[in-house]
Parts: sequence; C-alpha cells; structure tokens
Amino acid sequence: MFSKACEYGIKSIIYIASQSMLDRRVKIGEVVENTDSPIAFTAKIVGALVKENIVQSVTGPYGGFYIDKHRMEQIKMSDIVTAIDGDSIFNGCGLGLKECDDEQPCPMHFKFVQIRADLKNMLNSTSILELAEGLKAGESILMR
Amino acid sequence: MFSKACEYGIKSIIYIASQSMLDRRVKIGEVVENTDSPIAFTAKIVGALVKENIVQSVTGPYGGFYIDKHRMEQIKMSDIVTAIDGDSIFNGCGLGLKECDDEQPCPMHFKFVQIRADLKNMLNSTSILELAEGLKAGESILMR
DNA sequence: TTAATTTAAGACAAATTTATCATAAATGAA
DNA sequence: TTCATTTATGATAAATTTGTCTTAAATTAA
Repeated sequence: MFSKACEYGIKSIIYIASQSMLDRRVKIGEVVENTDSPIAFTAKIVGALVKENIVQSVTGPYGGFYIDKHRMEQIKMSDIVTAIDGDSIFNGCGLGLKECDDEQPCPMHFKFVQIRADLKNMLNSTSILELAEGLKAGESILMR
Repeated sequence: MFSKACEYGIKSIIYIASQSMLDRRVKIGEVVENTDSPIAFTAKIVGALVKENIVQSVTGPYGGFYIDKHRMEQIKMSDIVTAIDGDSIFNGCGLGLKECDDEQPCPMHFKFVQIRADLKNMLNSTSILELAEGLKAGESILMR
C-alpha cells in the first residue's frame, strides 16, 4: 500500500509526536529504536519531512526532532503520505492507465472510486495528534 | 496499489477474456498491443497465470491464450491479485509491522480494517466475466 | 519428416527502491 | 575558541522490481 519510506516516515512522526506531547525532543537514534527502522534511511526521510514543515529539528547537542503541539492537530496522515509517496494512491488509475476518468474509464474505474474516496477520507481525517495520544496511552504499538 | 506486474496481468486477463467471449484465441503480441504492456515481461506474467489455472494456453501455430467461458464467472479479481502480488494488500499491516492485529494493533490498525475489508470485498465480488463484458460493449478502455 | 509458429523457461540487464557510509554544517557547553 | 554532538547532504552500495534476450519445447501444416 505505502512504500517502505512512507511506513518509516509515518512511524517516526507518530513516535516524535508522542514524545513531543511530553515536551521531549528526540534524536534519530531514539526514533529508530522505537520504530524498528533503519537509521540512515529513516534520517533522510525525516529530514525530508522537516523541509515539508511536518516536523521540526534542532542540530547540535541537546538537539533532535519535535513537533509543535498545535501542529499535531493540523497535520493529517494524508500530508505525510503525499509528502513521501505523492498522490498516486489517491488519484492514480488502479490498472496504471495514464488517463482514466469517468468519461474514459478503465474496466475497474468505478469499482476503485469508492475505495479510494474512503481511503482519502480516512487519511484526511486522521491527525497526528490522535495517533500520538493513542500511542502514549499504550493502546497501540509501533514495533514488531 | 498493485505492482506493475499485477497491472499488466489484470489488463491481459481482461483482454483475453473479452476475446474468448468471441471464441478467439489470442497471441501474446495481440495482448500487449491492446493493453500497452511490455511483451516479454507480460508473457512471463501471463505464463505464470497459466500455471495458476487462471488462463489457458496452446503452443504452436494457431495457438495462443484463452479462458473457458464458465471459468470467467468463477475467476475473481482477487484471484489474479493474489496470484501475482500475494495477499499482503489484504492482510499486511499498513505500517509494515510483522505482527499487528486487534490485540496488538499499530496506531493505524482499526482505521485500515474497514478500508481493507471493502477492497477485499470488491475484488472478491468482481468476476472477469463482468469486466470482459463491459470492455466488449465498449464501456471502458484498457489503454492510455 | 521438416519447417514455421507460438508458448515456456531461464539467463541477463536496466531501473527503481531501499539502505549505508562519509563528510559538512549547525549548535551548545566548557 | 575549541570540542563534542547532532542533523543535513551527497556519494555509493545492495536489494528488488521491471524488463529484455536467447533457447527449448510443443504444436501444426505441408
């Protein structure tokens, strides 16, 4: 469904957000230890998300990654997915056709419309805050 | 969503089915001309689907691929997807966790449950016959 | 039987994704 | 200032997916 890069990115953001709620900046080493992700690859992905203004960073000693509390509510899952994987999962044709729409539909087009709308809606309405709260409360896991 | 191999496989099967309804065997060259797919790669994929008993083939002159009419009704989209991409799209964790279920859920688990159930249901209930009929009637396209 | 045609199968190559490594830049403490 | 620490960046490498090419096997017609 998502690329590995996207999976690592999402897990990292959720972990960083959960710690930011406790006013803790986290280093990339701590992030990957808590998300079962490869350190260098994940550092690059999180770095890209800094550029996208999804997460913030401070270099040097006592530095690390964090997310402003008021941003957590604004940032949706769809923002992370779009930043890393683009929007093909939302808009691309299920059979890979360049052009495929209601006027010139592929044989699966109308079958996919509903599924994609549901997926889009779910990711658009899921904030990082919500996910981080669930994680902090120990209701879910980020590893295994 | 699906791999390129899966996209080519699905398009090939729909085209072959549409021609089988006219009692025409089709050669791989005709399949790729009508589905905008790479010939050698697609030949390999369709060959794998022969082994899975999703499509049938005859070698030699006047040979080609075809699908029994009564099989078209039995074969579902989910059979093709599973044969080529496996079942990770139906059962895998959205964040890539090895173990993720109702008891030990990842932060996105319950959000994905419904989406995946809908996708599974859609692919399980869509037969090749239905897609081939729509294509034959010119209601949809396989290229572009 | 021979030759032509088509799928079957496996080796090989290119492209993309995933991942690592080395170095630069920024920051803070001593 | 100097040094240690951490993110930022770019080069490189490994793994996977995508794609090609060559040859074998099967089938049919002449």
